[in-house]
Amino acid sequence: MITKSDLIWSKKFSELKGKPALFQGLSEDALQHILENSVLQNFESGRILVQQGDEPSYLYYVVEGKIRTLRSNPDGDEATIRMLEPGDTCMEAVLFMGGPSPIVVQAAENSRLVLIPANFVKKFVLQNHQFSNNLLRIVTRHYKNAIHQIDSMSIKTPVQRVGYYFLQKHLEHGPDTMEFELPFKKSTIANHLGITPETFSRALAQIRKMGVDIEGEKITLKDAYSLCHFCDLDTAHTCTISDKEECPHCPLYKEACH
Amino acid sequence: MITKSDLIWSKKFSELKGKPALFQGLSEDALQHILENSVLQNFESGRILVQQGDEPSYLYYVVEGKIRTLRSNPDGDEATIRMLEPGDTCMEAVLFMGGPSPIVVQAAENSRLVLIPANFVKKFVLQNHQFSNNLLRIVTRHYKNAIHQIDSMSIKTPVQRVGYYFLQKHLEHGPDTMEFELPFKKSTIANHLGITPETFSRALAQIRKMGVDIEGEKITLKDAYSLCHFCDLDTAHTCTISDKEECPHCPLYKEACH
DNA sequence: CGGTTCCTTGACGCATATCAATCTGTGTGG
DNA sequence: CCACACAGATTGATATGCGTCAAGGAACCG
Repeated sequence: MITKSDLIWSKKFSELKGKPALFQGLSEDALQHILENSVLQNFESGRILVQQGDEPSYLYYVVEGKIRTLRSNPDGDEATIRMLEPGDTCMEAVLFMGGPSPIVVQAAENSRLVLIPANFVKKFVLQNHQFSNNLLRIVTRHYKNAIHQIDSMSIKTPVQRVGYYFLQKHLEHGPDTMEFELPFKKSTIANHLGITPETFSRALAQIRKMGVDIEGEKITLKDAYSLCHFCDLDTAHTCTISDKEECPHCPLYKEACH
Repeated sequence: MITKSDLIWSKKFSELKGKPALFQGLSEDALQHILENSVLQNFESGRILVQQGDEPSYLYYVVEGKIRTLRSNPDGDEATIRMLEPGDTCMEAVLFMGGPSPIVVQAAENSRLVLIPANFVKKFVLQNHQFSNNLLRIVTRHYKNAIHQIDSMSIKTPVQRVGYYFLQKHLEHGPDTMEFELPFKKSTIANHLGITPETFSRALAQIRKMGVDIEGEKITLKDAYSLCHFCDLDTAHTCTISDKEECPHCPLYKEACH
């Protein structure tokens, strides 16, 4: 039997990042109802939860740990699609796509997840508007991230990809904090960005020269504008950095020049 | 004033492809209500409908013509995200992402679209379950396509990308038809696949050697299995080709070997 | 016919993958 | 506590595949 308190930490964690969340704004009753129909389960690092081609049977909510979604081909090459932290969910989109799962779901660390049965989810969206809205917001968010990923891979150089990834993490952690940590090991991030670990490492060397301190997992910015080279128009619109007008690279103010 | 008959052709066209559609399963009244609140408008080829960073104000439904969604950077490089045909829609996802549009919307040909105001859409999803379900299905479909695109760009060689693209088009047109046409000019498709027109052209030369006839926009397969090299596990599950078990390359049956 | 646009083909250079060696940190067992 | 093993990160040397640039061809339209 799962209780609300099992989720407290993961909810807090994800709220910090300002991402749309599955349980956001639900009534006590609704949340209770969902949890009564779900199970809590642990998975050791490396374990495959869903295989490419499987019929999806659960929506997964991450309570603790790290999860990775990816695609792989017969040669063993992998393309990382998403990397999940506590409070994140996966397979919601797949449930509504119809057909088998286009992705593999794998634990990147020892993790604890809530498994909500697919049938329950499909029924519940019809009953609860808040829940169905949450799902719509989550899926559109995934789609937005996918668009950025496509953009990165087809336009940007390795240095730009890493820079943009850092910028996103920086903004997630509050744009006025000068420090953050990489939530995944570097080789995983490299794969997510569509480059090899070696190239990732060389890109880090470049970025160090631009006023970003990198020591292990810890990233420290020399000043608030260190990553502004890597900003784009739509990200700039959501940027809440103080003294934004002072930013020497903000595409919002450059734009006028063209 | 828009009438149902304005849409007939585009609805028929998109139903053929088996894609989830905006107006699917709606009651006469609901459809009427939507159309009363919308406008029909023509756009000449090349015209920009939405700029990156714009606040989204409409959901666009393609009645006639071709539309392209893309991202561009200050250097003028472009990454094509989607290519729309009659019956398709865009900006639905963006409406629910919140914030400015991450993409540009551009007419790839002279086109006629229905513009449904963003505010109306946001109100209407709360009232009409069928409509909100349609949107969820459409957005998840976009997400699925984005996943495949990411996969293509990070794993596959140019030849594989083109082959997989052809396979999808082949399946859309009914897997037992040996012929189909490219719906967009080659340079646009090339950009969508993240390669240059030159590389695309060279990839075509390779594919010709594998039993696929390419003459201008017209693609003719030598036999039903010509494109099976390029299939993947989840696509195989949805494949309805006759004599599927005979296929020499189907990943569904190879899988057992590992 | 010329002009335009798109596609194709060829030659070349560079950037990134690949392969290999070294280094770092972390955990394990004697 | 140290020696060892192992995974991950870094750095260097090499090669290859794609982008770039340039020229030629094909289809279309006035």
